[in-house]
Amino acid sequence: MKVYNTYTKRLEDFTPREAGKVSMYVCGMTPYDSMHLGHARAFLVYDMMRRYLEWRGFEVTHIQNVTDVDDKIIRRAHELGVSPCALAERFTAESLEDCDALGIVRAHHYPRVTEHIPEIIDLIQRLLDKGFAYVTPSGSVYFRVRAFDRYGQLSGRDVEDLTDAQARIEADPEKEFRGDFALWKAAKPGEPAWDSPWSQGRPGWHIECSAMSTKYLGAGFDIHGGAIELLFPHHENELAQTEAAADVHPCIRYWLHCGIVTINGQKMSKSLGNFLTVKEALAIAPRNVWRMLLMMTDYRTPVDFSTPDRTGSPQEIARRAVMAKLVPARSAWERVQIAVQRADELIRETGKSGNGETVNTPLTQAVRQRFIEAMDNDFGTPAALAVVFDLIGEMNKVIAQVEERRDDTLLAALAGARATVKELLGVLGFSFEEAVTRRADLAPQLIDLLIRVRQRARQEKQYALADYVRSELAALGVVLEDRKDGTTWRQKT
RNA sequence: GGCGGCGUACCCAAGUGGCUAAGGGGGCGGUCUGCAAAACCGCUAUUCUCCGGUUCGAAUCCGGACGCCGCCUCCA
Repeated sequence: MKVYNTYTKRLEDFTPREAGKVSMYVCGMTPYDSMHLGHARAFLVYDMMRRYLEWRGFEVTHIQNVTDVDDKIIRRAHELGVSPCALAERFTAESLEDCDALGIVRAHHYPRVTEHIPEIIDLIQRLLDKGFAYVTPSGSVYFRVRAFDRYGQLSGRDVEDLTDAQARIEADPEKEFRGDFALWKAAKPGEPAWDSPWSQGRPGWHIECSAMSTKYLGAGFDIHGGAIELLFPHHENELAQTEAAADVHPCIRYWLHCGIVTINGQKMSKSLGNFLTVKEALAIAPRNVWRMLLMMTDYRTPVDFSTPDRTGSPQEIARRAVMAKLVPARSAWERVQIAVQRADELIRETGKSGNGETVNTPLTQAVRQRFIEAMDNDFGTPAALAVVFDLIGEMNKVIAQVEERRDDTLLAALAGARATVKELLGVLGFSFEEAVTRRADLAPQLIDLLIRVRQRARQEKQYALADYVRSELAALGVVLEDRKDGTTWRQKT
């Protein structure tokens, strides 16, 4: 198996620290507002990786942090007149629900910063003891970037270079060097604060990830995930802290960064307003369609939604752009669903359950092989999907044959193909239960439709047909009642 | 300005030196059908932004140009 490691900028063989086990830390959420599609993509990507690794037999430990104290939370809590703590709590819960709705498997732990203050303080103390950090007069603690000689290697940056951008950074008189960053921030009035040896204050932005990844996964864990936008400064700083404290290199074996979501080439972000929340997205299309959309693109490539029509608010433009790109994904998922449902019907109808049994045929074995090859190449989901679509094409041919003659050999082949499609798409996180639920949701609407059809038959005095509709519904336990103001129905208990 | 990425058909998108440049969507033609839908078959890139170079052989490697994007201390 090969993965693209951002640290080395190369495809590398994936060899976990411990054979058969994978430890994975994913940069999670800062719960200050609702999740949007951009966040969703990142979580969907690592969900896919986890599912695949598990399917390949690895025992995966998946940790995803919750940065529940930070500047944005404090600012937003003040705006809304609630406590930062309550705000974080609310959006953490909401985001987890959104992830559930997207079919993302929950991480094993969601460690929160506020629950790891002692670990963070210990870590900062260790960095101070080793000379990698210093305390300022106001009681803040900064990381001494120049003391860590690998600083800048992950993101390919030279801190000594006084670039235009760096020259623009306002020089903080408390810092020894402009590139140094806060490990501990002395609290300003009205901010949440904890006791520490240096001041009443709170952790800096990056330290939580170092403290919590080390606590739950130990030094030298396997996969560190997150979106590419976090590469600098977040991951660079995190790496420096973790390795400086642990004296281990590498502390993180593979840095796997996913691409961002853009609208007309611009990053989807809260501040630009060009976003769609997860809830809005799921109202537009079911989760499998979003999965399809994202899995059709390599995880590292940006996913761009664009529309030539640039009128309206950023949000309206975003919505239009997203709708346009949804068409192929929707159709693709429909192709899958139609084939699987038809196979289900044929297998059920002929009494060959095929359930649970995986009938291996040369075809499904070859498909499985090609699927693994695709995925082993840095989680190549587009190629993996192509393999599954090939199988669906073959499956459709078998379906056509079975429709001609109910042959046991053909049915076995069909059962095998169906099981394989479900299994492999399941590895990518698609779920087939949705179709069942959606069908159930449809029932009331269908009954209303039948009532309208019967109404038309009655108007045209085709009473035999009208009665046929009523008696057939009655046989299903649906009782029609004609009243002055229209027809109602109830289900017999 | 620095670092990184991208540019493949009408759209999306694989491809990591050598079988006919995957796959999905769309379009067109056909089979099937009372009509549809679905499905199946065929067509839709002699060429990968452009220009050089390396090589027996390049979408792939190297150099350059152009265009787009991300990061450069809020960000998934």
